[in-house]
This record gives sequence, C-alpha cells and structure tokens, in this order.
Amino acid sequence: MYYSKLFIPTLKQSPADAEVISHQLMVRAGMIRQLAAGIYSILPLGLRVLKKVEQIIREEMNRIGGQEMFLPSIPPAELWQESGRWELYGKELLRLTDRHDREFCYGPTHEEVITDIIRGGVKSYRQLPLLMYQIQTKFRDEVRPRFGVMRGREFTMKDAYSFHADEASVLEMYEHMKQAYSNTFSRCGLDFKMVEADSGTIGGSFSHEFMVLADSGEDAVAFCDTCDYASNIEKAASRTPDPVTPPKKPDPLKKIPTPGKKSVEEVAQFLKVSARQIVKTIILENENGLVAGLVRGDRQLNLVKLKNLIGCDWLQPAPESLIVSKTNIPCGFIGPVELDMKVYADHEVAVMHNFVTGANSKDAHYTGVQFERDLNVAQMGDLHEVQEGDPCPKCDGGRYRVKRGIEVGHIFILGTKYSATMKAFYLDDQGKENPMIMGCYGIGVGRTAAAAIEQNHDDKGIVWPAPLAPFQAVVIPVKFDEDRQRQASEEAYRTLGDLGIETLLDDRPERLGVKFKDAELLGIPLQIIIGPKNLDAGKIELKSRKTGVSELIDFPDGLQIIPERLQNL
RNA sequence: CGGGGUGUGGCGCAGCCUGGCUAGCGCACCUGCUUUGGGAGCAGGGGGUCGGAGGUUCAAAUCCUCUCACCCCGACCA
Repeated sequence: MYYSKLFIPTLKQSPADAEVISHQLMVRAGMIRQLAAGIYSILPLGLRVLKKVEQIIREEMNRIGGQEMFLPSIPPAELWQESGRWELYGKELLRLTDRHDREFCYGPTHEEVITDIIRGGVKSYRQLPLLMYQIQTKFRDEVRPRFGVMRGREFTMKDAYSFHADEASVLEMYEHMKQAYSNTFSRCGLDFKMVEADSGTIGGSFSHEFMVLADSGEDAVAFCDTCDYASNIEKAASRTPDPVTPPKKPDPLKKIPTPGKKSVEEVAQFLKVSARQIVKTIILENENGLVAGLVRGDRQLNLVKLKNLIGCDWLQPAPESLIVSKTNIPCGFIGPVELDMKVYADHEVAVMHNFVTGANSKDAHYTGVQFERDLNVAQMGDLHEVQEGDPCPKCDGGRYRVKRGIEVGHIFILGTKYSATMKAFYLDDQGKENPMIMGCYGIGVGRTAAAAIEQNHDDKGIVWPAPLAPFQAVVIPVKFDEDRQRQASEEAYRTLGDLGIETLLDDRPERLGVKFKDAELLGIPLQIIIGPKNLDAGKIELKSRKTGVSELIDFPDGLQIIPERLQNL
C-alpha cells in the first residue's frame, strides 16, 4: 500500500496519560486512540496487527478441531439468572435494559450462551467431544482500566469452550490446548511461560495461565531455576520446612512491654531478635466473620492460599475499625495466644520455637511462645507467598525465581459447573443422563499485541516480530518524485507483492529522515532504501529494524532473498 | 470503591498563587521560496465555548460553589 493513501497518524510525543511503553507506542504509531476510560478505537494499522494475532489463533484452534462461530455480544439476562451469575458477577457486568424493559448484559464471557446452544443440539455421547470458539468483543466494566489495551473495558478475546462425555476426554483436550496455546504464542514471537494458576472453586491443578514475561506485567510468576515448575505466585507452593528439634527446656511465655512498637521491623529491633523469630498475625474477614492467619515475620501471607485452605467464598483484609470493634485490641499488638477467632498457621510457623507474637493488649508482646503449648490452631498449611531464592517444592536444589508477567491466555477445566446448573445433559452408552464436562480457554487478542510490544521495542519505537508486523517491509525512496527512484521503488514494491510480502511504499514527499523515523516507530521489520548512488551501481539497501544492520543487494534480483530473511525475524 | 492528581487549538505544555488590554509557546497543519541519505530554513497563514453549570466582580483561564471527564496508587481478570 502507498503510505500517502493511508491514515497513520503518528506522534512525536507520547500522550501524557500513557503509562506503559506499549500504550505509548501504540498511540504514537497511530494504532489506537482512546475514546473513554478503557475504551479504544482501533485504527487501520492497529487492526492489521490484531488480525495477524487472530489469524494465528484461528489456525491453531482449527488445527485441534475447533469450530469457529460468533455469539451475540448482548445476551438476555435470563441465561445469566439461570447460571446464577446475574447476581454473582457484580458490577463488572455491564447491565442494559431495552425499550421493553427487558434486561440484557454486554457479555464479558460466554459460558451461558454456548451452554444454552449445546444443550439444545447435543443429546448423545456420540456427538461429543466438541470444541467451539469465537473471536469477539467483550466488555467488562473494570474498576480500574489502565495500560491502554492491556486492561481495557472493551477488548477482543478469543474464547473457546469444549464439551465432553468423560474426564479422560476433557483432559486430552486440555493437553491439546496447552500445545495450541504454546504454538500460538511462539508464533507471535513471544517469550512466555505456561504456569499453574489458581483454579478457584473448581479445584484440581487444571488451570494454567500463559504469561508473557515483562516488567510491566501485573502478575508475578514464580518458577524454578532448575526444573520446569512454574506457577502464578498466587499458587506457587512452598517447600514443607524440615522439623526443628525443640529446645530441651522451652522458654516460658513472657509478656514484655513494647510501647509503640507495631511493625515487625520495630519489634525485631526493639527486642533484638530477627524477623524470623516473630510470628505475624494478620486478621481477615470472610462470610463467617474474622479469622487470623499466621506467617513468619519475614513472610507475606498469601490470601489465595488461605482462602483455598479455609474453603470460604471470599476473604479480604479486615479493616482496622472492624478489628478494633470486635476484639478491642489495637492493630500491631494482636497475637494468636488465646485469640478469640479461628487461627490458621503457615507450615513454617509450626516448626518455630521460642518466638515472639503480639500479646493482645496495647504496647505489649509475648516472647517464648511455643506452638504446641500456647496456640490453638484450627488448621495448618502452606500459606506464605514464595520469594526469589526460596527452595523449589518439586526438585532438590532448585531455587525460585520471580518475574513479572502479562497474562495473555488462561485455560481451565470447568467440570460440570455450568452444565449441571443449566441442565446440559447427554445420554451415555447406557442410556443414562449425565451433565457434560466442560473446559474453557481464553486469549486476549489486544493484550497479546501489547505484550509483544512490551517485549520488542527500543528507544526508536516498536520492533515487531515479523508474524505480527502490520507490514513486513517498507520501501523507502530517498526522493520519490525523482523518476528513476520512483520507478525503482514501484518495481521493488510490485516484486515484493508478487513474493507475497505485505509491503508499504513510502511515497510521501517527506524528507528521508522523517520517513526513517516513521518506519522505525511503526516497527516494520525490513526497510528497503532506494537512493540514487546505490542505483548507479545497480544496488539497493536492505536494512533490518531489529539489528539496524544494512546490506547492499542487487536490484532487482536481490529482492528474492527477502522472504527468507523474514523467516528468521 | 477509598486516597492523590489533571482538564487551556490535533499532540505536548506555559499562564492561575497575586483577576485587567488581542490567551501564549513548541510540534503538527495550509501557502510561497530555498533546501533535500536521518525528524530542514525563512516568510506568511488557519484553527481555541480555557471540561461544564452557577456565582463573586466594572472585569474571570485566573477567585468561590457544584458537577463531569480523564490519569495515577491499593482488592478482580484475557
């Protein structure tokens, strides 16, 4: 395409409200424009990239037997009431009312709709398994949209759903999905990790996230430096600590005045002990009231782990006002000894002796606390968040590393959660009715593109992996209005087109520097520079965006090597 | 939802505290001349309800009240 005919509004300066690099560059490169919080217009150049991502996803979904379809973006409330999510989903679900006062929502995900269709069309185990998918606009009324298309409210998502007659079948599909997702993100040129993820109430280890490693990621990924164990930090298991031989004569419980010393650091300094000798007591609130979580002083409590251990519906830090009104103990001095609520202890705490805790009264702490003797613990488990350097739970000698990640894909097995409540039943070979077993699998299309930029950019702009680039090559004449250069440029443009290369011809009457800057900002993998001196010698210049290395090639025959060059980008 | 911040041509900003004359600067845009292998120079030009509403005042971008939008920091998610 001819650059002068396209709408590519590039900017020299970043918009003030763009925080992360991918957002800045997508705006500067003329790919997107913001319309409202978390709502973006996708401009032609941006759409070309999204279509590339979509096409890769399509090919990988089709390869494992996925069937593409397109579901309504605005489903009626009844389906959601039937599944129970009309109430459960909360404010993130954008609710709409039509002229007849009927309720609808803008679909944030489509389990209900697809389950409704499948239950009407599938009656026999012979029709299973099925894998259905769509690529469609979703809307989630996020509390805090940010980072451009990385966390928009309106966004494009590939969502897939599978239906099975038995567990083995869904597990097999799950493995296919892992492969398809790995292929997809590899083909997008991304450095990613497949990690175990919290599967919430569904249980089992059947949930994986695909994380693109990038400093701007909103999630943390913990992975072993030796074996292949990797997990979202929310779920990353810690190694069970070795038992510690108790001292022959344990210290007695002693109440020590610690005026004004609230934090672990303050108490440790004041009592001249290490943070590892202190036990932190964190008060949380769930549907049944207050509970306490215990972790070592140098650890952070992992809320997801504790929630899973308790098995409650929700769990959050209790506000200080609530704690004080219920317990009459000021924050900073709470401890597990004779605390009037259920106490859950991290397994590291269980092997401690002679430790320090709050004394449940203002300006005082206990020393010489003994786990067995002094505490009444409801349950113990792995409750702390792992840190860089912690031992790997799966292999000997391995150490955890922790990095930031962007969640671009998530797969999990749903089981019969929707099929049971929505009565999606099939008849098995005994003629018996069973709920179908389901899996669901999502990829954020725009987020994948943004993640690609986070991983592939430099101070000049985007450096697209060739498979995602809006154009694979750009022909840059030094002066387009000079006859010989124009003819050579157009010939190069045609030749590349014949070779199946998507090419941009920069025919604008701009100075060369401007054309270079734009080509670099846009991140087009290969530049073909056509100038008078090189033409005299029958040559043109081929320059790589990524390496900045340029070489002279014969014109026009040398153009034939370009498809091969692109293979390696 | 809590806490903080910002709204001034398409983009980035100054002006506001201490009201005052035609609202200014850089980039971008239009015209002309010169220039032309790394974001050109000169000259001329177009474009702004100063987020919105109300108020104070002889006079409001500036002060007051209300309101809307957007951004940033904390619990959810592709």
